[in-house]
Amino acid sequence: MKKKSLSANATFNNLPLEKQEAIIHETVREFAANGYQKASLNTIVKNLGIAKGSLYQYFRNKEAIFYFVFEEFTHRVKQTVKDGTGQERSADFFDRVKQVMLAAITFVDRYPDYFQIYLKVLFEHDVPRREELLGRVRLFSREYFGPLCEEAREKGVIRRDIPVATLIFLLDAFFDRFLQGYVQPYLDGGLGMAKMSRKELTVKIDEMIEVLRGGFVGEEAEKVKK
Amino acid sequence: MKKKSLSANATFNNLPLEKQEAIIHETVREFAANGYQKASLNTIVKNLGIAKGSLYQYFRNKEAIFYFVFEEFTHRVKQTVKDGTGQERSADFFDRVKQVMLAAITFVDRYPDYFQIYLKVLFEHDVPRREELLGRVRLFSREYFGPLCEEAREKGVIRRDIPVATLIFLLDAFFDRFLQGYVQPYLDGGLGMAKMSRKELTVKIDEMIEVLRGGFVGEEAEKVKK
DNA sequence: TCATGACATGACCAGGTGGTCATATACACG
DNA sequence: CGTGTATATGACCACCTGGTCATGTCATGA
Repeated sequence: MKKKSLSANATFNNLPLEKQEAIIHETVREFAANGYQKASLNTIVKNLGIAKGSLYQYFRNKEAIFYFVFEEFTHRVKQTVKDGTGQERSADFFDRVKQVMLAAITFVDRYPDYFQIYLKVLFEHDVPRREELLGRVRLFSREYFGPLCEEAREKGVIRRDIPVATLIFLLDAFFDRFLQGYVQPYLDGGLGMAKMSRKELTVKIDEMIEVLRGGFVGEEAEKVKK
Repeated sequence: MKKKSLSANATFNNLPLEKQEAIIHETVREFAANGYQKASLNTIVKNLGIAKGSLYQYFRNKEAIFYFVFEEFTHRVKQTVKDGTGQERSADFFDRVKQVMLAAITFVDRYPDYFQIYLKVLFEHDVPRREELLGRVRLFSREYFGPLCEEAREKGVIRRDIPVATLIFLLDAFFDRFLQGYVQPYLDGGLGMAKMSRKELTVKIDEMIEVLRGGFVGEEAEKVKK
């Protein structure tokens, strides 16, 4: 399948793949490091050793460059999630939550800069077409967790006395912060997740999901009480 | 008690209180709207109707202005939390969590701009003295939730089969996202918390804390099973 | 050999930034 | 009144930004 993008000019698509990739790589790096507004096209062309005019023959303007990069991001996200959760589709609610988390970890390990860009967009208010871009990644909370919770609720796997929207919110909050903590050490509450091996990480995830399942009180403590 | 700040020059402290407050107000607004780097001193002085030179007689530079604002923020945070949780110090773990949440809501209602600044700092990497500033607000996860969890764990109120650090992480994740969702509607997962009355909000909080307590499975569902 | 068109270049532009400073003003005190 | 001091001012500076464009290079094909 050939690559084609509406946000890049034909000139860019005609470039040798090597050069395309170099440009993408440097551009992603710059946006990840500085967000949209502060990212400097001058820096990009300097690091690439090309003229600024060239960049403007590949893309209409800064916005188009960013848009192009974000398209790459969403594409990679969807691919990774599909790969990670597609096979051995476990029926258990909590197992599936775990699978999504592992897929997400895989993603941020593989494409840390892309994830940084996403985080930047989340908290930078004047990114062009921001709402549209973020909407595309909403798949986690609404498209994925939503049906998952609904189904589990109907089957009686999760409690029915709490509105499903509240459960989704909590799941999403937990999921999001988990990823953020993994990437931004100052958000992990001293857990040191950034430096964990995949194995240690899995243990932590299991712990957390166990708390999601049984709550802060836990079944053990509950039993003792009665 | 007189106000005194090391980050503001004497000239600023000598100013009539009215003027001081006007300057603080506009400065907070600008930083909240644009974060540190993109906040424009030109905009601030234009909106205030003062000369740029004046601003530089009140503060050494942009960094000092920001530092001053952040000091105001931490001061207000501590005050609000103290006011909200000080009286009727309930002994119950979950009640106390609830109290902190309500105090936090009170804070972001009263000082939305200050909270925006905090969020901006969280995700803007090149804020001067960023680590130091963020460290001061860490009181939630470490100084407050930490001892709270330890104590509850010893009393047997919360489960002992999960490391306390993990519990704190989850509590912090939930707490943080709850506040962010309250302030940034696109993060609330369609719950519409931004527009809730204090009463409705309390109901939601109760729901969430109930999930924290009993987990996604819940005690009802659990009972039925057995 | 020459013409065409795709691609590369960097000087240049207008507009914005944080920061400076010589000068003007206002007010208190003798 | 005159003098000294604290405050106010805005033109100005160097630097950086995204964006433009006239000019140059070069491979292709006739």
